[in-house]
Amino acid sequence: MNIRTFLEQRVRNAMSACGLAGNPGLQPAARPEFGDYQVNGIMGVAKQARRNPRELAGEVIAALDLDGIAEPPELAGPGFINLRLTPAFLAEHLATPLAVTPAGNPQHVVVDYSAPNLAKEMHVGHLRSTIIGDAVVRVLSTLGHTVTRQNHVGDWGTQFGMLLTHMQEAGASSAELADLEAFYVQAKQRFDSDAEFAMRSRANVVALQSGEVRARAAWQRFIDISLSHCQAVYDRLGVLLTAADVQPESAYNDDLPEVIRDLATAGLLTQSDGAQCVFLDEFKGKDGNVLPLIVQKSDGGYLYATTDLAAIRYRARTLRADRVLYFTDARQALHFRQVFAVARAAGFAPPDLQLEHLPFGAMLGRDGKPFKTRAGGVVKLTELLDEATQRARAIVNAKSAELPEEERARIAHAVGIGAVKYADLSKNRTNDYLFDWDQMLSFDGNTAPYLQYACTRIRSIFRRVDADFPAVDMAPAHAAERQLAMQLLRYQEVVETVAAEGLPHFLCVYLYDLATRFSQFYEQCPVLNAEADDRARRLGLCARTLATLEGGLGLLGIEVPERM
RNA sequence: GCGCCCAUAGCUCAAUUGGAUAGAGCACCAGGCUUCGAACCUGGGGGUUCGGGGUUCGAGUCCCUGUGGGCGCGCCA
Repeated sequence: MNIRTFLEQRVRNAMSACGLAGNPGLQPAARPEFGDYQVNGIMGVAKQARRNPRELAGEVIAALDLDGIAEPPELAGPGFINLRLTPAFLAEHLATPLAVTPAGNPQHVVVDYSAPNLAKEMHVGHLRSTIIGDAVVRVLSTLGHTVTRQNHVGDWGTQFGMLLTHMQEAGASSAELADLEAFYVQAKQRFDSDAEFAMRSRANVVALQSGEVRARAAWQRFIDISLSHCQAVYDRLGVLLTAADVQPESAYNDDLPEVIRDLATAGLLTQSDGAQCVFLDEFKGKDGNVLPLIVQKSDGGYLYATTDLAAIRYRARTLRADRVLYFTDARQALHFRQVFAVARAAGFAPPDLQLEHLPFGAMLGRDGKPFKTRAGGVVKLTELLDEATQRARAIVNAKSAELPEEERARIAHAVGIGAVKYADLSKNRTNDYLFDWDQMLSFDGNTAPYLQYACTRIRSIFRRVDADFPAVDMAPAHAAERQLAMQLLRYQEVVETVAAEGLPHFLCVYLYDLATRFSQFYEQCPVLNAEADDRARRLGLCARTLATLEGGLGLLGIEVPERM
């Protein structure tokens, strides 16, 4: 249950009973003295109604029906209303098993994420889209939305000409294609230095596009190998993407001429310097120039804007999506603004289709510059994950040498991969972020290992419980219990916020706060040695905390080891 | 030239989208294991939220402006 929206509705009812309309502005309390939730909106409403805010807040309080739910509301400051939930209410909701309540308006959501270029190997630039997109997919699914994952991989374009030529002439064996990055570099080098090779490469592009059988077969082979590289990375990362989610650029090839025709029919097309462009007034600058969106090159070729328009058309018409989310880096913000606007204007996207670009910043090294190898090259994702598990392994070996070898390996995987994912997820998506091994693998602070550790402590308690513990009154009897309980009950509202905003760091902050409160509770409240009722109630809190931490980490795609 | 984004403690990040006294971790200082995992917990110092105006009962958050940084903008994706 979303307690926040529940309380908000009660306040809204009270406001309308007083003849007021407006946002109650209900939020979790900023400080413990302010109770559990605070109402901020009365002051704004009072301003509108030209009334005294404190007086008005008093009237709302009088009309507020929270019997059995909250203590008598408190009027504070210039017109805040502070709400404190009753022990009985807390007890009632702690006693029900943890479950995320489905959304009242389930949608069909298409999530476009990861989207590597198959010409090259996956590198750190694909990490954020893959991890963040996957977490949001899990959150949406848990809330009962129908989610279609779409991995819009780049499998088409002129660079495949040189790759095919190089494959046909130099290295067609799987061994040589094992290192796609090196293969690409070799092909590019030949393309740049050998005019004959470049010519054959361009011929290959034409052959490919015209559907010539041998070129298509070679291309398909290359794509298959490249996709298997991607899948290996996805499997190690533990993201949900599979071959079934691949919806490559080439899938839209046949639609591209239709897209152009539709744009022409809608009267949106303008020829400019030989290229077909769409000019929309909303992209007019102060200097009077209008930014074009080029949809067809002067040589007749199509561009990624064309493909993205075709994809929107497909998602609206064939998939009948209600909402489409794009997880790509922030540099593409203008591109998507333009594509969305053109899709609306052309009728590809009906007015009620939500199109959202959810951008993210760059991944920087400790020096604050783009994350690169020492030599200045791109960091392959497989190498990054190797290092993550190696570093985690070293820590596990040092701290838990007594555990069996095979278990330490599993722990190192969970901790290493979890640390990398959590480091990314826990920061506000929209900003650049610093990639720092020592920080993400630390057991202090807002990190995956800290949360995983909290889980193993709770599990350790349950390993010592021999019998089932009886159901008892869950009303908190200690300040630390109450702090923990209140946080537990906020899970639903946080999950819903992540779904609405596409910002998983809200969930991370929540889980870290929960784990911190648990640690405080654990310090202050003995569980196993407590008197019977205390023991049962505290075990109940432990069970609920473990379920919430595991559930939350699960939504982030992070595993929790039994011991560590 | 036009446009977008960013600037919060020494460092890395929050601040629920305009709410009450800007919070965490690291680092620094001082404490806590004969009781459930000390990979933990408790306390302390540390801030002109880049500068300057403005709107508002209330601004880190909105508007204007200056500085510094990043990025995008006709035939790559």
